[in-house]
Amino acid sequence: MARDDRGVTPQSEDFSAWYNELVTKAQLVDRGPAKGTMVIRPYAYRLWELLQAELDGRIKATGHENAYFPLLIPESYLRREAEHVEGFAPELAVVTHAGGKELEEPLVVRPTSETIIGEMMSKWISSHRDLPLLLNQWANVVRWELRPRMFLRTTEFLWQEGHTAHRDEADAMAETMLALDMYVEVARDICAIPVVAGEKTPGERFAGARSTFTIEGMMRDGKALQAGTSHYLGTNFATAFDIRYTSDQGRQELCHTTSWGMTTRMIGAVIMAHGDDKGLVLPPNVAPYQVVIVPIGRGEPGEATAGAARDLAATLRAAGVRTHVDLRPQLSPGFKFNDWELRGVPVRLELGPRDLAAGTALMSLRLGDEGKQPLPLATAAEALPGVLAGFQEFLLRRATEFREGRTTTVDDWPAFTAAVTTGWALAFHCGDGRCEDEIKAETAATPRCIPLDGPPAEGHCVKCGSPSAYGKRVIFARAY
RNA sequence: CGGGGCGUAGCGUAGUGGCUAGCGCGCCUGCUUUGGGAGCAGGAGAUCGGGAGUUCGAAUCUCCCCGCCCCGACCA
Repeated sequence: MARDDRGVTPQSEDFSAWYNELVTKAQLVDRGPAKGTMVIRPYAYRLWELLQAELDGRIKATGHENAYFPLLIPESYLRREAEHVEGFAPELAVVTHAGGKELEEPLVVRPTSETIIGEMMSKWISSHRDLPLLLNQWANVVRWELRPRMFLRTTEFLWQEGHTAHRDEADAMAETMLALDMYVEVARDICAIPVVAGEKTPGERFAGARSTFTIEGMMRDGKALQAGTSHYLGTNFATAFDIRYTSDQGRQELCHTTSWGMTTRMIGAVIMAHGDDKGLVLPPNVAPYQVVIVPIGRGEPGEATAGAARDLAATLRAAGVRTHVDLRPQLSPGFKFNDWELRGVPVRLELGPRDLAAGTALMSLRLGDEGKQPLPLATAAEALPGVLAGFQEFLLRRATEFREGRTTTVDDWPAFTAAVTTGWALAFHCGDGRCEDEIKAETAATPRCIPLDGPPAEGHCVKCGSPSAYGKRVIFARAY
């Protein structure tokens, strides 16, 4: 056990240990006092804010409005939709006492807000002219999960939940896909994660949904992570909460509703999709610091480089580059290099007396084998946005190649079991839930989704040999 | 809930009945030092998870309780 405990366990040795050590050592989170709770530290919260801003902008640009609904929901609301309550009952946190007395009706801490928003929708919608009703809220929710994991499955987590009501199925389905597209875009263009969009099989559907769509990303251990979901709820919640409108024909009609969410789990996705043995690798578009400047030198030269670093930072910030100057006096340059690599900063600029004399900074990227390149100070502000964009593209390309390299089209069981030990399998499946369960029991792999863009094809179930369902191949993988 | 493991300073740990609980990192002070995880000196910091018991004596043995982590089942 000679490992230098300043670093993290290598991914190849123990991916799980790597992840757990990293989220702590990179100062993303700390453990909360209650089981499964997580303190999101400033560095991770900034990342969340950046992600949030990108998603919120898209939500608003597509006509949705933000609102806020209560955290506490009467327990009876959950019971109004049978499948919904069945799905969520085991993981509810319930408030039974308040104000020093036992409550007449317990209040659940929201695990999701379909019910309370549905109740409000029924009050707000009366005419077809009120539709569509396009709402979103940014909130925290609580789900008492049996096995918590930082960002991926914490007892309390932050998310955005869209809730919309429409006149008919076609309109609601279009909304469901619109939301899914936003998620694909944010994952791909902001987080540099080339997710696959697809539909969930019935066994993986949201409790109370008619159909559930997902985006699935591949992590660097080959496992899949569900990074966002969009549900077409049919008239299930409209029936339960009496969400009706009078049509232009004067008839009373049930609304068709949708809900869709993306959560702080996305931070976990970024960590596991890009990180390496040195630590985090953050896509510039969500990096709290895109550039870190490390001034080198002490005494008089140190003052000169610190001053130059501040000036450079001001110039870069004016050019829209999130820049941080590491002025911690007690730490050596070498320590800082390792530290910022651990924390995943895309671009590091070293600024020492030699560089200052040459009018340059030494630039190194978090990944890639370019080594350290001199960057002229005079043109750094013009050059860096391009460098960052290039790094962002590089990460997406790398992640795409990784995913493609670990996705295998398989037609027999041995090939299937081999494929899901290192990555994803594209296979035919019969659509039988019991067959899904057997696959899971034997390989730990589950159907992640039926890819939307998968080519039409028919074949025989990779497990039982029955005729394939879904009209195309299904992605199977081990998942978080 | 099943399987495995762990609770000793902020973190990581040593310590299988015996003196004042040891070490590393971190922290504080001073000096020195700064281009890949600096050095020296001094210093602060621990009701050894909690309770009961055995014993002349318990971090160490016994019993009970609590909590946490990892692997599964549940899930974004």
